Amino acid sequence: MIAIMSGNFERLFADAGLRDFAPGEALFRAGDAVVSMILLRSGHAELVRHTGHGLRMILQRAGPGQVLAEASAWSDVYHCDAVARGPCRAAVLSRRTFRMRLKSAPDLADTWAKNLAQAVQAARLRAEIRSLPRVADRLGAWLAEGNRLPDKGRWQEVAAELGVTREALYRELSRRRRAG
Amino acid sequence: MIAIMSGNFERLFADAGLRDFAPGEALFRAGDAVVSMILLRSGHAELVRHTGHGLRMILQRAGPGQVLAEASAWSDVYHCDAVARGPCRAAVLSRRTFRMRLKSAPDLADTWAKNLAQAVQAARLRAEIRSLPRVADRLGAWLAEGNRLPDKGRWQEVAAELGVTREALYRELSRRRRAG
DNA sequence: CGGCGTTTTGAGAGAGCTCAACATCGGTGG
DNA sequence: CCACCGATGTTGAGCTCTCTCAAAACGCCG
Repeated sequence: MIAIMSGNFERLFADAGLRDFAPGEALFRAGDAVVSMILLRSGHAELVRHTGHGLRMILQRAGPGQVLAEASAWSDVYHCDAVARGPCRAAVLSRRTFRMRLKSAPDLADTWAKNLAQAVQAARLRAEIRSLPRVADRLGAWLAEGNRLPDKGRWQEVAAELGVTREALYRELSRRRRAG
Repeated sequence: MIAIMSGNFERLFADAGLRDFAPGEALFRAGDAVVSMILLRSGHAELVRHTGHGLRMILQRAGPGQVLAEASAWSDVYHCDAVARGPCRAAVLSRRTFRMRLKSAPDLADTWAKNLAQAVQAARLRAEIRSLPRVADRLGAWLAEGNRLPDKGRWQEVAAELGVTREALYRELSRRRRAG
């Protein structure tokens, strides 16, 4: 889910060093200087922003093949925390190297930009879906985009994607089962 | 508002042809072949997606300085409609030229990618804000991001940005006035 | 003045959130 | 094997909040 695709970053991160993170460990924190770009190889990580009012917002749920905090490529400082959800392995590439490669390899820059554009599309769509007041509409719109309900055991992830509580999603699902 | 900033596309669209659109006119429609990239010079336009279930989702509210449907640069066909909200003037640049320029001018590609990355950030944040159940929290989070309440007469735009009805926003505002 | 759009406030209904109880399933260890 | 445990799924009841429909005050402009 949140299937922002592959994006072939192999050549970009081909020789990048690997680093492992333990569950709950921070990949970086808000305020840290940005020294490298991070591509998740395995596991999941969340980008968390604290609003100061006790609100905790998850800006990105990154999985394998995704780059964390893409905008950090143009920022000297992180604006959010990144924490590992379970054990993670990540490819770490110096930001300077990253940007030099984009500058010298137009096809890599194109792939990178294409990935960003699709991420924009996906995020805008998610925002629209979450502005629908009824759970039925959110699920309907989400499924209409080609998304599929995952196996049992991962339904809560869908609830998080839709921005509703698990109970609300469970009820909607059983409602649909009853109606066919 | 929705202030995704400048992004200096002047050089990219410097010699692009200008075209005017009447209120309600379509800049393009879903299914149309993508032949050019469009930069809004003045006026506002909305990207609308119809889900087939009668749901009408506004994926992007574009203003001056913004490029419409960034992902169309890599797609042969539009996936949504774009309609002018009021009179619009837009710079229109052949998609082939657009991509050639990005390929041959690394600094332009960098600017383009930076703009996309910031759009991703903004869209993700908007999605998070809209997943908050209470209007008070949405407004609070939105203001905490440095956004300011516009002049009277434009408050409905804020309601749309937050994904709530105008009434709900008005009530929250008067609640805050009473509380200070 | 007379529209027209925005702002404001009210009342009711609907829907989700919260809290809670319980079933189910998979894995762990006695 | 079975008891236990945690996480997920399921359902219920009540509260709160938003949405919807409605009415009216306000401001702007022809």
